[in-house]
Amino acid sequence: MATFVKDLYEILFNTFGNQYWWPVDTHYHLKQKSDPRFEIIIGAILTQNTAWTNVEKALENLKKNRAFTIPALLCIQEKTLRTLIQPSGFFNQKAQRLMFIASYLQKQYNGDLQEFFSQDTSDIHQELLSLQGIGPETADSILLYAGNHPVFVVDAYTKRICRRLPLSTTSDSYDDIQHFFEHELSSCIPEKERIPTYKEYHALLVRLAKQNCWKKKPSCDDCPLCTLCEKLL
DNA sequence: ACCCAGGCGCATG
DNA sequence: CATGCGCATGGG
Repeated sequence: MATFVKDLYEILFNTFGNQYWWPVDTHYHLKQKSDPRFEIIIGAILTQNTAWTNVEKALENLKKNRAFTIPALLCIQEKTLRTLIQPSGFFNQKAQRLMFIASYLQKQYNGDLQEFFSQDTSDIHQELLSLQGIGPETADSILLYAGNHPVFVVDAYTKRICRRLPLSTTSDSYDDIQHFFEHELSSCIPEKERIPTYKEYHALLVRLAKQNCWKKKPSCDDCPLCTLCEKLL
């Protein structure tokens, strides 16, 4: 069992390759003198139960209107923000929540994300959870992809996949699944690889969930992943 | 016309 | 604790 989680990662990576999640336009942020980490925070909120293609449209609108910074969100009209992020759905609550998070970070950290993310991982986690509109997955996504903290992100896909894989030791709860992956991986990957592996692993699980042979049938005959699972069942 | 997406908060039993 | 519902858009 200990190596299965690692084997699965290898198979997924060899099958699907790098997923390039959350690519941020560094050039844009340099030019705008803005913090790419804030763009990831915005993206994490906007993508809640929403297709990423829709989020991209919203992000493009924000980019064109230079609304990727905390100061920009502090002075924007809520009505304007709603219009900009409209393609990502749930725009009323999302607009409100984005503005609140911007004002929170401004008040508590003077808008300094470096300072915010330099705190202890579990402290940041609790702090994020206390904000309206940020639940366990969004909090961990922000921690991992924006703050480079070592937390394994669990989403609906991850749970669904866990139910189908021979991972009977885990319950269905977020914390148990997260702990399972973190614990299994800790024994077989070097410390330095943890964060990049967590980032890629989560993206690969999402990629897997979209694979047809996983959606339709219990398993197919020819893909390497199903072959691995058959062997273990 | 339906179903779903890189969830969350709140109201019930 | 756990289930159900509203939130809203765009693509299959």
